[in-house]
Formats: sequence, C-alpha cells, structure tokens
Amino acid sequence: MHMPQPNTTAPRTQSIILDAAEHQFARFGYHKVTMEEIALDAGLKKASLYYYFPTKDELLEAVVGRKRDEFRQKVDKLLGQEAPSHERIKAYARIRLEYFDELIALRMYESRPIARNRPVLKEMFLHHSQQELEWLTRLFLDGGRNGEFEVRSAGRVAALYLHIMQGLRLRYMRTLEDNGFDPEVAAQSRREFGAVTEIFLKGIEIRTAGGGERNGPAAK
Amino acid sequence: MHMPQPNTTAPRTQSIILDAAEHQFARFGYHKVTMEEIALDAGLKKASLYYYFPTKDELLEAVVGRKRDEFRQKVDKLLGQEAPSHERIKAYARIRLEYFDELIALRMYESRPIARNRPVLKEMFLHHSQQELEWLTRLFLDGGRNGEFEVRSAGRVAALYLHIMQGLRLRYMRTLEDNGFDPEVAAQSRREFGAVTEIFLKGIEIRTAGGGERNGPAAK
DNA sequence: TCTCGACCAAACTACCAATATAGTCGAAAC
DNA sequence: GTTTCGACTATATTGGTAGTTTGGTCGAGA
Repeated sequence: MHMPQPNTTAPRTQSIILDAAEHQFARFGYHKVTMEEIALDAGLKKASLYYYFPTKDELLEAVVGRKRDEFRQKVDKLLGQEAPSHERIKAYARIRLEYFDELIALRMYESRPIARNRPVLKEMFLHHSQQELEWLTRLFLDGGRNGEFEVRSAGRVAALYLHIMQGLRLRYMRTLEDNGFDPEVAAQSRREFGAVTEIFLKGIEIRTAGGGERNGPAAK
Repeated sequence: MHMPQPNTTAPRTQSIILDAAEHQFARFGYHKVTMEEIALDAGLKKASLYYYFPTKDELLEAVVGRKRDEFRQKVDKLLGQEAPSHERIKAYARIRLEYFDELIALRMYESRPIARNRPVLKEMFLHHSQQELEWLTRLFLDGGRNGEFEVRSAGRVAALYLHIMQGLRLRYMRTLEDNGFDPEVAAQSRREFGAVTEIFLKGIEIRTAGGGERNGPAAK
C-alpha cells in the first residue's frame, strides 16, 4: 500500500534489502529463510525490515516484481521494434525463457507451496499471464496484418502458443522436482522451446511461393 | 507374479474386483478407499481380494493396466491402418485424450501422492511414455517417408510433439486441482489439444502446391 | 526519518497415544 | 484344487499436545 518511493539513484536501503532477500531466497527458498536472516544479510536488524516491507509476503512480491519489471521493459522495447513478427516472437520466446529461469533460480516454483499458496503471487502470476496474452496477441495480430501468418483469431492463436509454453515449462519443472537441476536437461529443454516455437510459427505461416523456401536455419 | 489366468469368457471374479476397484477409485481416489470397501463393492470379504491381488498396489496397477491395454489395442489398430500420417496422428491424439480422461476419472493424478509416490505407477508411466514415443516416431517416420512431412529426425519430432501434449495435460491438471472439474474448461481444453495438433502438423508439413491448400476444416 | 531490543501471538515441529487398515493364516465350504 | 471367510498382527495414519520457531508489533532512542 504505502511503499517508500525508491530513489532512482544509488543503492538505497530498499534495494539493498531486495538484493539480500533475492540472495537468500535463491539459496534456500522462501520458506527456509527467516526475516532475521534477510535482515542480517542486508546489514540490518529484523525490525528495520518492517519499516520498508510490512510483511514477508510483500517482500517476496517486491522481489518478484522487480524481475517482472525488467522483463516488461525488455518486452516493451521488443514490441516497439520494426522487425518481422516471427523474428519478434522468437525473440519474445528467448526473453521469456530468461525471465522464468530467473524465477526458477529464486526457487519460486519449488514444492508447490510458494507460488500456489501465496495468494499474492497467485494473483500476480494470473495477472502476468493476462499481460503476456495481450503482448502475444499483438505480435500475432501484426504477423497476420502484414501477411506473415494466417491467423483467424490472433487472441486464440496467442493463447494456444502461450499455453504450449506454459505446459512445457510445467513439464520441465516437474523433472526439476524429480531429478533436481541438470545443466544437460536444462540445455535440452531450452532447445526444445526454440524448436517448438519454430514449428508453431511454420504451422501458421503463409507460404506464398511453391515448394519449401526456408528463411532461417532451424537449428544451430 | 502368479496371477490366476482370467478366463476369456463371462465376468470372472477377477474382473468383478477390477470393476469394483475402478468404481471406488473413481468415487474417492486411491487413498480414501479401503480394501474392505472394494471387497464389499465386489460382493466379497476383504481376505478374498488377496487371493486375486497380493497387494493394494498391484490391484491399482491392474486397474490402470486394463485401461492401458485398451489404449494399446486401439493404437495397434491405428498403426496397422492405411491412411495419411497426419490423419493417423490426429486420430492418435484423440485416442490419447480419451485414455488420459479415463485416468483422470480414476483420480490418478490428484494431489501428487498417487502417481508420484507409488513406484509401481511411476515406472509404469515412464515405460508408457517410452512406448508412446515409439508409436509416434513410427507415425512421423511414415509421414516423412511418404512425403507428407519434412522431418529431419522422426524421433526428435515425435518427442517434441509428445512433450507438448504432456505439457498441455499438466497444465490442464493444474487447473483441475485449482478450480475442480468444469465441463466448459474440459471442452475448451479438448479443442485446444486438437488445434495444437493441427498447427504442429502444418508446421512440419511439406506444401507442394503454391498458396494455401487446406485439406481439412481447422475448427467446427 | 530510520534503527533497534524486547515482546507477543500464531505457525510450525516433535512427539506420543489411539485408531485404522494393509496384509497374513489356518480352517472350512465348495 | 478353488474359493471363501473370521480372527489376528504389524505398520501406517490420524489427532492431539507441549515446546520451539518465527512473522509481526511497539515504544524508545538516534
């Protein structure tokens, strides 16, 4: 509700706390970290934290919010660019991947409780999902307008693509839970996201010339 | 290990028990059902169950196994058919959807424990996943051979498609957990599976003629 | 405006007793 | 030999509770 305005200048206490919280969450996960530990990491005493963040939930929200804002900034830049839609969508996929990797690093998705039980985050993610749908709708709409794609309804296609991505992410998270992190699997998964995006875009592409004119190498 | 051979004739006790178990699992889920209740439902006493099934786990396995066998039978029939690969893959998607709907009806996926903690099922699903990959690989391979698809590696494409389907299923299961069953959402999800399959197939399709020759209505 | 030590109440943990239930066994009915 | 059962046990689950942790408050002071 009433958050102290973060000065746009050097690392204010506010952002020091956020850094500490992020650091601790990344190391042990939301539930295993106490407010006291975060305070210590930030060079404060616990009570001081409460001057800046009224609850642990809101601290978490702020940490995630910061990540999300960075993501949004990148997307805004992307949406403003002049480039073929399929290129921008591929770029979007890459940016999105980075974003979720950061959230995963924050142990945001570990063992249900965190993201599921916290109503704050639940709403936040829901809202973010909505936001993503709008962005993607716009991208697919553009692609439809300039004749790249055959889209009956950009909203539906965007939802389809978003749901595929969300599903693959879920699948990846499950393997994470079961087998722990494995850089090999992570890389594999990353490639898979790219490949699926490629195929999806080809699937809605309008091919004007006869035969198969490839306009980009599918893999490395 | 030593299971009494089920006669291929009328409903033997064996299958009566399976029916009862299926019925009870569907109503309350594996954990909330006691062997005694299943026995009662089958018109027996508990100890009689143990003559046919040495453990509750194996009873569960048998119930799921029956479903899986039905699924396999349908797939075998499908694989033997002479039809364009894309048609057979779409048919496969439909059959697969039915199969998982049945497992969901059995509350196989409710609140982690059931499928995750039971090593029997875990292995069973893993094995089944492998099996599916083989089937799909064959289907995509056929499509590649007869010039329908452009597939560099049928195995990779099959894995991609399978993972998309598994991901969407996971996503759907999550909404199930959160909001409970809703026929509207279920229908929506079903349509989504179909639409994604369509787009995926178009994405790897080889279009010989110039322009866009549609060979099937995408949506009703 | 910002920091802190001391305090409280609610949540979580550890533990144990009571219950429930998967699984066993010997005997009997078919 | 096949199928059923009543009575039994050992293990897992549940409910309750005492003890500890920890999120959050407050008033004093810098």
